[in-house]
Amino acid sequence: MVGIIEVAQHAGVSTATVSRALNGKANVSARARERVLKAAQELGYVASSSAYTLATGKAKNVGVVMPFVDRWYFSAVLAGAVNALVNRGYDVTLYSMAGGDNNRTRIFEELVLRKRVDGVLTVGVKLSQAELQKLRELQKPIIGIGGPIPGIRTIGIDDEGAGRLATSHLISLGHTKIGMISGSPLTEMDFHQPYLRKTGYQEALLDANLDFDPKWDAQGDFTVGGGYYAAKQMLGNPENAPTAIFCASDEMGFGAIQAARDLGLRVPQDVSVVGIDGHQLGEFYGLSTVDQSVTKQGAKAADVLIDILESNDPRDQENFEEMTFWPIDLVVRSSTARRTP
Amino acid sequence: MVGIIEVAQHAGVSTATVSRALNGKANVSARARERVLKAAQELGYVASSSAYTLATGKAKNVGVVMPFVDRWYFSAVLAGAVNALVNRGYDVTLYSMAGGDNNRTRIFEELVLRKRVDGVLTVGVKLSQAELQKLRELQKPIIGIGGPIPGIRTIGIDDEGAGRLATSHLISLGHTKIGMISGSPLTEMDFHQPYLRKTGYQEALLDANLDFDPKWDAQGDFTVGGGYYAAKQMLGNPENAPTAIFCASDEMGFGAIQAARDLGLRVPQDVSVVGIDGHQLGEFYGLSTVDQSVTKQGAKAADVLIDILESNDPRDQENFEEMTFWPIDLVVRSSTARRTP
DNA sequence: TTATGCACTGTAAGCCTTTACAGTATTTGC
DNA sequence: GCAAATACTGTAAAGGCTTACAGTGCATAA
Repeated sequence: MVGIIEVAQHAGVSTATVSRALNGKANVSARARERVLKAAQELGYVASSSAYTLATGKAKNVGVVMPFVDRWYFSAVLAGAVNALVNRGYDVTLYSMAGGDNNRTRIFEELVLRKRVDGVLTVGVKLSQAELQKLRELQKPIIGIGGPIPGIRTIGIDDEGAGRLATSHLISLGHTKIGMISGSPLTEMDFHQPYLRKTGYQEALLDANLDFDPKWDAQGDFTVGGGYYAAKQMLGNPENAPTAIFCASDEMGFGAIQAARDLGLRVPQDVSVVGIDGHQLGEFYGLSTVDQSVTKQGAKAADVLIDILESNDPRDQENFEEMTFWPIDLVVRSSTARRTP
Repeated sequence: MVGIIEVAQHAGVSTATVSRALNGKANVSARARERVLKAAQELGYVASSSAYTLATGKAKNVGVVMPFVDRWYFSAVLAGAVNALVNRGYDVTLYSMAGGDNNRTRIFEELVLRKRVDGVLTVGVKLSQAELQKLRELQKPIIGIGGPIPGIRTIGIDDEGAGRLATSHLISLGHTKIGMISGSPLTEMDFHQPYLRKTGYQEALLDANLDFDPKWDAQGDFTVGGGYYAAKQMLGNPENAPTAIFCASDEMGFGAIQAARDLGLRVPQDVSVVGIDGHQLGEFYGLSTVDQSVTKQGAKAADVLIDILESNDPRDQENFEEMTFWPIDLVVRSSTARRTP
């Protein structure tokens, strides 16, 4: 396999000059640079990343840690992050902790720590004290996406505000009987979001002096099926069915719309449904939602991380607690309408 | 940061012994091994992966190349692969070529080639000649998932057989007017699958001596919305609407079911719908499908790759063309039923 | 013309492991 | 009890790059 020495010989210069030329450093004559580039091209030379990393201490690689990769939120964040990272010349090493506690322990004990990464992006992870400790010991910049994580920079949305916005939207349409579908996501995940979104919902009701039936607080577990089931119970109840439902995620919203239809209720004439997320399928289902542009959040977090990594100010490298709110955006489609009297 | 020298001093042995003990090699006394393990534990030592790679030539890292990470098929494969790889102590470097040709070129020119990976998994990628060439120059094992790729081992399903199976299922239920929704996926992707699934459909019709209306061959582009639109055109046609539809993917199947309902048709009484995939939501929609257990395919491919990487037989390291078919499985749910006369 | 500075270039050390090889201690066989 | 084999252990080279440092050559200024 062709190394820097072959390139140097081919170009008639030293390895130092080859290195400088290829890395775009100063103090290389135009002539030398040109010859090196040509030689490297001809020989198909690419520097060994391990040697590069060993010599410079930089891996040009970012670790992304998430509970799952095959759920909407996570794959959307990942898409944004991967794209941003590749654009800036970084590789992505992916750590998913699906597959049980064994994997999870291994990731934090061994993998992340192998000095393979320059920085870490954690997505919607609920970290234990020990894990947080491990991560901090890395002494490398970490950015969280999703709920706030103690001691590190985090980017995410104002979940409480999102819940309030979605609910207020329903209130502004004249609805007074507004249900809510939330529920705890899987244990691996961060648990802040459902809680905060629900708080926002309650605040909005309170502000509008609206009553709140305990039956309107349902568990959908953030899946389409869960949303469907919960909505069916709520809307099927002849006693006190709501005329509108706020779902803490779009996927639950899709389920809720389907449930309403299966009960013979028209959306939005009989029931309004609003979600939170900005899922691609929202358009298809006509689901009104609070868009949090997840993919962009992922890209932004990646960009911030790289800015930190490439900053000359050593203070930037340090981790500290800071929550950055990503703007949210109410997208009104055909699943919400004025309450029919 | 603590290195192997500190561990050696702490344990009162040489760095060679530390290395041997930590890597589970022979020729280390129980006493020494124990002391080393203890010292490493106490100091929180983890070997630098770049130094390890430089010295051994092994990166313990596999590259996964896919067009997207945020579409069902790809994230499902990824989930399986990542899990299998982490289980066997490998890291995953993810290369997605969403984001344009620039990224794509960069990936093949620079990133994959940086000797960062021991092997490569490509998922549903349509590779150009030049890219294939680049990949082969790597001289590293490659496994393809999805359509067959010239010159390398590939794992995937018998797409033609899957199309035939799905269609035969409809035929066996007495349907004689069977539509099909397929269509080309995005350009970045491999194009074999739609074509082959369609061939299987046509074969099954031919075998059963069934007619085939050109209007029944629709483009759904492998999205829910596309499936919805295509099904609506097909089923809404008063002239010669089919009584059953074979969709080349589950997501298009979901759209088709919705389209039927929106037209006032009952599924399965008025229209049967069958898909291919084994999407999680299939259960929710009651969609009959040909399950291809995508996540397991990803895991299997990863396992095969690692077996190759860890094989002592140098012939295993070489790439050669070989297609392994993953078994498929007809899952009958509530979207298909005997044709009502 | 000579001194001075500047723009480049090359040599070699260093990054942190693994491992071949040589050496030492311990056991085994007789 | 001694030779030979065995079981460990340590030293040092190698892996492929970057970069500090020490030049070299040339242009400019005096």
